[in-house]
Amino acid sequence: MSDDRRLEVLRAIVQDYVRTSEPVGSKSLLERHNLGVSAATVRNDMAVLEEEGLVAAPHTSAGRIPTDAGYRLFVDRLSQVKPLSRAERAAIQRFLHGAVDLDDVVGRTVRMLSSLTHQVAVMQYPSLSRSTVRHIELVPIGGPRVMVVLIVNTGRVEQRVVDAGRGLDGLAGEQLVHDLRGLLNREAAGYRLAEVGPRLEQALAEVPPEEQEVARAIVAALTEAAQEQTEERVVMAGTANLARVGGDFTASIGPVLEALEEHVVLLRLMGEMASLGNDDAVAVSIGAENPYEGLRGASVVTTNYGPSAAGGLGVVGPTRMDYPLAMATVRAVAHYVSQILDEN
Amino acid sequence: MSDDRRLEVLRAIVQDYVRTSEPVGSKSLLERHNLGVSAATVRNDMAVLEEEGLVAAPHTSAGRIPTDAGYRLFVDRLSQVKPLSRAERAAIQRFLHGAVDLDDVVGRTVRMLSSLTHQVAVMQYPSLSRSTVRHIELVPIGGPRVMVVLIVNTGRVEQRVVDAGRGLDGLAGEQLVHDLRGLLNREAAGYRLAEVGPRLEQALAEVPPEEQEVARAIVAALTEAAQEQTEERVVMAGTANLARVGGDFTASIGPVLEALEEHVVLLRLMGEMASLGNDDAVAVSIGAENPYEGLRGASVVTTNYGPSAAGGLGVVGPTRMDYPLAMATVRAVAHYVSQILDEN
DNA sequence: ATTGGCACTCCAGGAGCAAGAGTGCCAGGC
DNA sequence: GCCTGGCACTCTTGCTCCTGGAGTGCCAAT
Repeated sequence: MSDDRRLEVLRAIVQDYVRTSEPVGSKSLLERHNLGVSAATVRNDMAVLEEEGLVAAPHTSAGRIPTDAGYRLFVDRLSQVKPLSRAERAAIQRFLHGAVDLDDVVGRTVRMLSSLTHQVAVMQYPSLSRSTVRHIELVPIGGPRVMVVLIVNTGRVEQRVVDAGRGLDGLAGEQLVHDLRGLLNREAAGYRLAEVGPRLEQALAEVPPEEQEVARAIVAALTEAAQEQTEERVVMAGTANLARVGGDFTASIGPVLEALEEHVVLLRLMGEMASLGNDDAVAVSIGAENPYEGLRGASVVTTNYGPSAAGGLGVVGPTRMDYPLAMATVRAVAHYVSQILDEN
Repeated sequence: MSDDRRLEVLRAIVQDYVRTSEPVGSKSLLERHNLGVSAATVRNDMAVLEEEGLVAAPHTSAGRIPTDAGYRLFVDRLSQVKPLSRAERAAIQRFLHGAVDLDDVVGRTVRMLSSLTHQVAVMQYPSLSRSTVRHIELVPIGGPRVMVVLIVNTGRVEQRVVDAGRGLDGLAGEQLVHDLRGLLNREAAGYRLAEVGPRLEQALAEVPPEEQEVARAIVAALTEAAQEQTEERVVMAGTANLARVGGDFTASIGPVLEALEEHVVLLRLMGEMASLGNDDAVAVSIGAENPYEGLRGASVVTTNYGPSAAGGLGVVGPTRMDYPLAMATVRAVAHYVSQILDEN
């Protein structure tokens, strides 16, 4: 009837298997964990766990390995979050503070995350549509062409070259650009990019007819930039960790790499995570729970960062992963990244 | 004495081995290639080739596989460049033309290159220091902070936030920013970024004392952006190709992935290529020729693109690579990328 | 210089075997 | 009712031995 001990056995199995990547048997389990009972008892517990679908034996006379359901239970109920040491936290903070711009923040974050967890790290750029506009700049770059530079509150900067349809070189052109710049910033600054489209459409009405064409082209470029398809960017690092020895994971590395390059998959994943929880929650998707073919056999640990969950970040690795470490690290890193972005 | 036929045998060995990834023997070679001689003759030729270090046998009674030197000879003298079909060229061009900005051009290029060659594709962003300044924009973003936006002739846009040391909000601030913008563009536009630093230093002399501090901060940011360390960015795609079955290459995938993430390595590689040849030459570095540990066992095919060789791109794969295809594709893609960049 | 022939080498894969690790189950003890 | 020691059973792993096949190297003949 001792339900507790059975779970204790499960925890021990998970921990040992994560360490050694070999099926763990009743005897070798007792060597490392002090359960106060005999091997036979452990065997009985294991049999029950197997019946419940929490562990499985590769073949009759091998030890047990956790199933996806076993990991799930472990993550939900058996693992206490392992807080990072003060030194680690300080190192993260210091490293991130050295970044000179958003690209640099993202680059440093993924590299750090991957080296701390020994997994593949992924990070989404802060979503444009969920960010608020800080400034819109218009830069005439010769002839009828003008570069539209969009700066949002997360520090992300996006630019597009648009064809204004008429020359902008003379004094009149300068004046026109100046007027438009003022209009755009009055109407857009401080608003979410998703809201900016409609607002500007409306504002277009007031624009004098001879400026309509230019203005429309610019608004079109801005709304286009906020489209899901174009706005989302993903960066990753630590793919070499996939090839690390230990475990049979090296076999399935191909599909995983493919899935990782299929950025849409990652974005969906992080999007789903975002939709289902409070802000600083870390979401874990284990093995077959994963909706994407190539990522069966892999686990994903993600969370959101930035103002209004503007972006997601996380790690991808084998189901045989150190979840407490991964979850703690992902959470801490997201925390500090948010901090950095707030400061700018 | 028939030196020609021996080379013909070498070519046949390379071609077959690339196809099958298995050591090729005298007999099976004759099945696929019509050399007009007997197996025994081929065996003699192979023995000579082995003595010359161009092929090697994994063990006594196996077929031969090319050595790095064998591939080198093949690339230098035996392979005619395999021109892409008209349809392929058209497809490349069409696909690249859909790009909306430089990021998009780079992203599309690497994905296309990797799927055409079935190798890992890498591409360096156009170097800032070798590009010429098209425009410098100053955007005050509240308080003492101003965002410096640098636009160069390759379409690359870089931005930095600098602390001006004094508030810029009032009318006086606006005037100051306007003056500085004019000065910067007069002095910098059209020049290479590498030359811009000194020029601006000199121009600083004329700046009225009360503007000195702001101006210096901006110039510092610009020169900092042109530093090798910060200016170089690399993008890659198709890493899943490394895990493709066939050959023993899957074993060494780990080190290769590490080397690929070590962007500095790739930049060096492309830099060296750039320094040693005429513009549209494709450089090939085979196996142990490679100066970087992790890339022994891999080959790199690169070339330059853009005005004054502003950037490099290429593919990385096993030494057992289809060199004619890789070289032709890399060259064609670089050609079209240059074209696109010229148009902007 | 080329060729057919032949002996030789070596790997790949299957069979057989012993050791080791682990399990399942049972009967006895608390 | 739960735990435990014991025991028979199962399966993998690593070893050796063996055989078939592919390929070579060399030689004598053309």
